[in-house]
Amino acid sequence: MTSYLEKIASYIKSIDSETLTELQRISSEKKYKKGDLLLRQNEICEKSYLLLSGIARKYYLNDGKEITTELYFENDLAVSFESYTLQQPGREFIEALTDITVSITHYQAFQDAKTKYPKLVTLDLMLAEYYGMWVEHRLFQFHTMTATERYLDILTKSPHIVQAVPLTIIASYLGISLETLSRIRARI
Amino acid sequence: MTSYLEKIASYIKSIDSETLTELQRISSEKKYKKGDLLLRQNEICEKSYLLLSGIARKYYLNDGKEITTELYFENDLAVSFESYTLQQPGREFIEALTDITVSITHYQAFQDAKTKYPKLVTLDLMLAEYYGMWVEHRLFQFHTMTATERYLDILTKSPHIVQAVPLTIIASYLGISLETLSRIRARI
DNA sequence: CGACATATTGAGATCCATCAACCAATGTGG
DNA sequence: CCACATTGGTTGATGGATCTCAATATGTCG
Repeated sequence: MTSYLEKIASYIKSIDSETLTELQRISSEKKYKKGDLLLRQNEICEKSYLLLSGIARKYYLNDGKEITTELYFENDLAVSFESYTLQQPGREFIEALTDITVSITHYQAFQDAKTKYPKLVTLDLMLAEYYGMWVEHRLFQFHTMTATERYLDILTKSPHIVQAVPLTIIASYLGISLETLSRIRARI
Repeated sequence: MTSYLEKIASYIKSIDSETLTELQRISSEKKYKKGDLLLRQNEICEKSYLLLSGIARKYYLNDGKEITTELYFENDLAVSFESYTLQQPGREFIEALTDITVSITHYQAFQDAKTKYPKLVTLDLMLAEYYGMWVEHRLFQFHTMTATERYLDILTKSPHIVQAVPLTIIASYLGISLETLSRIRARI
């Protein structure tokens, strides 16, 4: 599944320069400070954010608690999928966990570009497929693994997360309390 | 999110008849008996199955136990998403829970058709987006809801599941043991 | 009717949440 | 530069949710 990212990368490289120029034309770079919110609850996610540097996360509130749903690092694409796809208000926040630089593309500009440059539709499809597979993996972890197994999984497969992200956020990402995560780490 | 299915339906209606004819040309109807396997572990999911009648499910084995990941009813599209997308062997089974009739489309035929009929790419994208949102919902349920809440959720939003599917399968779909589900039902 | 799948119920063990106290590092205002 | 607040993390005690194992119905179908 990770190799699908490479397939997407090579597909992008194969795209004609006219299409790529259009893609650049509708994108713009921007910097955010640690703690800044790129998207808030009840807003429509009208932009996609390609992380060029730094760390960010997506989360929502459940009974007043922040539930982290995704962590973003360099080259990750940050969007609130349902809000972006439906262009309807969603419940997710996107927050910069460090100072970050992003490349922003507006939803509508991308939709317009797709009608003129059909290769962008295929690109959009590949990105949606990748996200679908990624969420399927997350669901599998919640469906069949214990908290300890889920923690060991990111510890081995995504050690950069554990190094760079506060345990409070990792705990909510794993769907467990901070205390339980602390005890899991002590037990290992 | 449910309304997205309507959007997909109306998009299909808006497609030119030449494209639709091609779609029909590469599809064929087939019947399966209750208990038949449409896809097995370690096989490549080379076909998509549009359920015309009956009930089916997708599941995988974890420590020898069957974990149901999706239930299909009329008009649902059954595929093992990752295996289908990557065209690689996957771990999921697809099984007929009753006698069923399906409309089968081969992966490669659909890929070929997409190159000639670009509207099919957009259709493919919409289907992938819908699946992504659906899996996101499932993940949300596992992330923040208790077993009882998850059961009540399908009881109210998808009562046809509870009526038609054995509790053993519903329990694995909810990620709980059959005994716990039985007790939840007794408690309500 | 017999056999096999499906569902219920009980008892004990395990995992994890919650509440609460405490600790360490960092930063900020006076 | 110190006092104190804030953030991030640890540890203990207790209760609730859920699992597992086991025994017992209940159905269903050849």
